[in-house]
Amino acid sequence: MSIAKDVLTTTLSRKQREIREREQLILDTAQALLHQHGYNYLTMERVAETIEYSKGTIYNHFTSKEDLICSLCCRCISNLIEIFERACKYSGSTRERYSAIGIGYSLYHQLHPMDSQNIQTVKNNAVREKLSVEKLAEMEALEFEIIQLTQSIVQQAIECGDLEKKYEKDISTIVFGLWSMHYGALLLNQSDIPLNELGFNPVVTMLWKNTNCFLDGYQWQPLSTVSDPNKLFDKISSALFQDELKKLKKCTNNT
Amino acid sequence: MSIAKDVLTTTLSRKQREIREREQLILDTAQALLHQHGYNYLTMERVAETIEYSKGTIYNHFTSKEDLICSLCCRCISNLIEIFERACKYSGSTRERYSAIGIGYSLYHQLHPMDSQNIQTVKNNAVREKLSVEKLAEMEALEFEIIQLTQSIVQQAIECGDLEKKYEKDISTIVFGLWSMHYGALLLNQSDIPLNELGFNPVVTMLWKNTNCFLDGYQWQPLSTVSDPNKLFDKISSALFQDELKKLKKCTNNT
DNA sequence: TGGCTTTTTTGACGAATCGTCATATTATTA
DNA sequence: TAATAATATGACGATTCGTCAAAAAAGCCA
Repeated sequence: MSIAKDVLTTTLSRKQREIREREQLILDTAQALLHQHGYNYLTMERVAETIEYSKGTIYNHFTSKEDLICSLCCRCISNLIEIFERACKYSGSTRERYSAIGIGYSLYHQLHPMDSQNIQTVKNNAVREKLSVEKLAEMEALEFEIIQLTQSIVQQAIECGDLEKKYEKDISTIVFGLWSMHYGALLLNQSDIPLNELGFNPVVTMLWKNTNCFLDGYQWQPLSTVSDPNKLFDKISSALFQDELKKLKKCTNNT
Repeated sequence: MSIAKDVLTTTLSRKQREIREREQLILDTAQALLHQHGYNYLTMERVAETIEYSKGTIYNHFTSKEDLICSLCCRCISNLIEIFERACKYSGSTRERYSAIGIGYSLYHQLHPMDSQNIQTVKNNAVREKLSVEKLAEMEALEFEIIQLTQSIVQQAIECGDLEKKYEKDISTIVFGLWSMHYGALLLNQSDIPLNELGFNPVVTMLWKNTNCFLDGYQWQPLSTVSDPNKLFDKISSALFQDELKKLKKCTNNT
């Protein structure tokens, strides 16, 4: 009896494992199609063909094409959360930790430009209109985690005096500042606007400079004028994002 | 003969006028459908029905649905250019003029949230992939105008000493800073993230605060600490954006 | 005015894709 | 092994896109 039950449960869990694995396979395939041939080439039929299942099976996993895209997006946000968590654990000053979030964000999107496109795609109305409230809530919850992580550092800065007490009411504003600046930069970067032709510096460079001035404006200690910002960038990124930097180097060498 | 020619030319120009008028009619109709029923309700067929022409005629004006959407977007950018031009003519300090651009941008998007969605929609890959290079170039040219207007103010600031000479090489970075911050804020604002539920202040308020700190960080004189930023906001917006403020008041009163 | 030419409009059509569902297949259980 | 449950399939209807041959309208000339 207990054996039978064991068999039952292990069998079930094997099934479940298979299903989960296939879910990842579908996501991977969709991502690959997206990367290689663009959004309009990605169809449910093609995903099905590629993994050698039928369309109906895909629909057993994802209720619509938009649902699939959104799930892809959630995976990206989860990756970002991991990066943010690393930044939060950095043992430097609060300002360094906050900066680390910005750096991690930039590096991630530099390393995975296609992920940024996913994120942007899901923000688009044509897609959002078709998402279920459940799926939207799932994504929102992930975004909330990111906000929480970011906010916690500003909180710490005020508690330890790196940020003046008078900015306590501006905590969410400061979070929003970093967020909007980076989010906007990322979207501009991957739009068709030829930033470098127009005389703009690399986005990562500009973001770092602007973030420093932004935080200087809030008098977040220690100010960027005290030490060399470029050195700080290298210090933080090599301490936290060794892997990302390596991969990034490989990418740029190859192209 | 000259009369005949006159008749001819006036006939031609009447035709041309009719065509242009219809083009606007199509755009207006598409915008209305978009506003009232969302992106997925907007179909070429429905636009045709609404203006009582056939689908083929719509396709005489716009080569695809994406082309139509992009044209809508170009109209929005043109509106923004007009706002930016107003800001550039403001007779205050360079910093006030630069701030005025940010204020105009915020107010415009607050007043026309649907326009922001158009802009975002066009940035989306699914749409962009289907646009002709000509159409993309048209939009890029408009965006370039906006960049130029913004950049000119930073240039002036350096020339007159409001910004230190050492920032000369950072002109485009400073432009990018304002731009990314506002662009990101606008997109976050109209995404599904419930900012106010999450404890964020109104986006216009946060943007104003963050822009000031950002410019303070660059030591752009006169610093926001010298005078009351709130008063400055009112001063600039009532001097330049009287109309927008009025309309905005009406909107908020109605809801 | 009447007839010829050019321009514009029309809507039926083929193609692509979505999402569904009755049926077929496979796995599980007794 | 046979009955039952779970899963996979792909044909199907629906929607929308964009095209194009034919129809209608406008322009032109004698």
